[in-house]
Amino acid sequence: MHDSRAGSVYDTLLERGYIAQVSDEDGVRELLAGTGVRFYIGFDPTADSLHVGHFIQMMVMAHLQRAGHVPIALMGCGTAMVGDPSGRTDLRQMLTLETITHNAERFREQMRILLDFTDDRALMVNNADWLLDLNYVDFLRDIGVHFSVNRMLAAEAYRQRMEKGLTFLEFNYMLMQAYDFLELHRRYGVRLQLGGDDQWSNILAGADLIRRKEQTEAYALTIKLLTTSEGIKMGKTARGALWLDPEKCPVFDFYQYWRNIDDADVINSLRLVTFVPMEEIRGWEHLTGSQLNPVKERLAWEVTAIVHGREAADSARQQARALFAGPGEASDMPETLLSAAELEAGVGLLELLERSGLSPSRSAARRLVRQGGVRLDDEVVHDEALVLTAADFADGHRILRAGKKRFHRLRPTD
RNA sequence: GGGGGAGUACCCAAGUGGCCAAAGGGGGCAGACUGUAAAUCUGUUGUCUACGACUUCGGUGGUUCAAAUCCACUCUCCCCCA
Repeated sequence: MHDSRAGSVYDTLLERGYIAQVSDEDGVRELLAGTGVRFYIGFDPTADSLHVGHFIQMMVMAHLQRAGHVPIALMGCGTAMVGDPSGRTDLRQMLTLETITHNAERFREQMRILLDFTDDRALMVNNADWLLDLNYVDFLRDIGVHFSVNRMLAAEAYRQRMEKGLTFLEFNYMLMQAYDFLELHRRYGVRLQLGGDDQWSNILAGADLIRRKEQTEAYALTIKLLTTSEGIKMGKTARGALWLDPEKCPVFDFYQYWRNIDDADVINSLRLVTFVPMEEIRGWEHLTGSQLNPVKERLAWEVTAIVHGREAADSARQQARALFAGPGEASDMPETLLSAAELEAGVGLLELLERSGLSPSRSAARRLVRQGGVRLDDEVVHDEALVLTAADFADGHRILRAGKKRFHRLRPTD
């Protein structure tokens, strides 16, 4: 870490805007002023890739690790079996243990992009190890006694569910997460749990439990959720969440998401998803309008470099520059190969739009053409019945565009 | 266990026998304007071999020339009482 003097990590987190709520600010600041503090964040493997929401939390872990503390990434294979109802309006789909285990494996790999797990500088544990074999009655007598249903129902996280209904299965989630905290306290001396702001009540429940069972002070700190200046959750793309897995969200799309970010969100994003020093960021705060374009480019490059590596970030940037400057270089963009046989017969434009994924159906492709949203190289195509043959590929490849920002290369096989 | 209510396209939500591929809003997509931004305006938003055809209104089976709309059974959810 270049910009954090010893003992001031907490202030770094504060300054960069990560912190949403803290149970005891002075206590946490003091705790973090030392070194080698073990803290944890839980990640439930409910999908086969992490997304930007998790990424912010990993950034916080990374900041703390660089300041000499020891992050524990908890894989919630046990809790994922139940599903966290916090902030949700409906029941999560129940996942099988196989799916969960598979997802956890993917999480595990992705965690390495930001955290250094060598020599126990960070730990990875799995709550399935202690949750799955619990004895029901023992658990109820040991842990369940400490929970007041009245208090739980009052928790903000459940409020939405009070209207739609809450199953007993999900209602137990809080106890499980609280128990995790206790277990990690016992095993590793953990006294601080971090999490998304929607986890506030779950984390507090754990801190309370530790206080009661171990007479030790434990702390809760939540991290701001990534939202736009309007308070809307960030990280949604046309094709769903902003996944860290390049298979689920191509590097170019990932880069473009940040490159196209709203003016009002640039500075905030730089603080949260990059390691660009605050001094540098402050220098950009007064910029407005199109002056922000280079800053957006920097933002996009920095995040992409962290997640996908410098090389991939360079390539995405170069590609973007080229494409928006002109017809462009078609280096890494997704492509569709056309066989000599089908070019002989001729391939319809609508079919190509569908096959390339630029359009979900032929009907949608037709609409796109009618609205003037389709281009071959730089020319708008109005003829929806257009057929491409080998002759159209005299120069090698063609670039098919849908709208201004979606590109696809068409290339004949050799 | 008893009583009441609801399930409509990506989401919310109209529609209670033909004029319904289904109002309206949100969201998405495209075009204009721009800075690869926002806001605004316009168009569009089931599928297809496309001025027509086909498939949709929780599921199944009926009634009818004709059903999202009526009947039966069934699944799911919500509310009140226990």
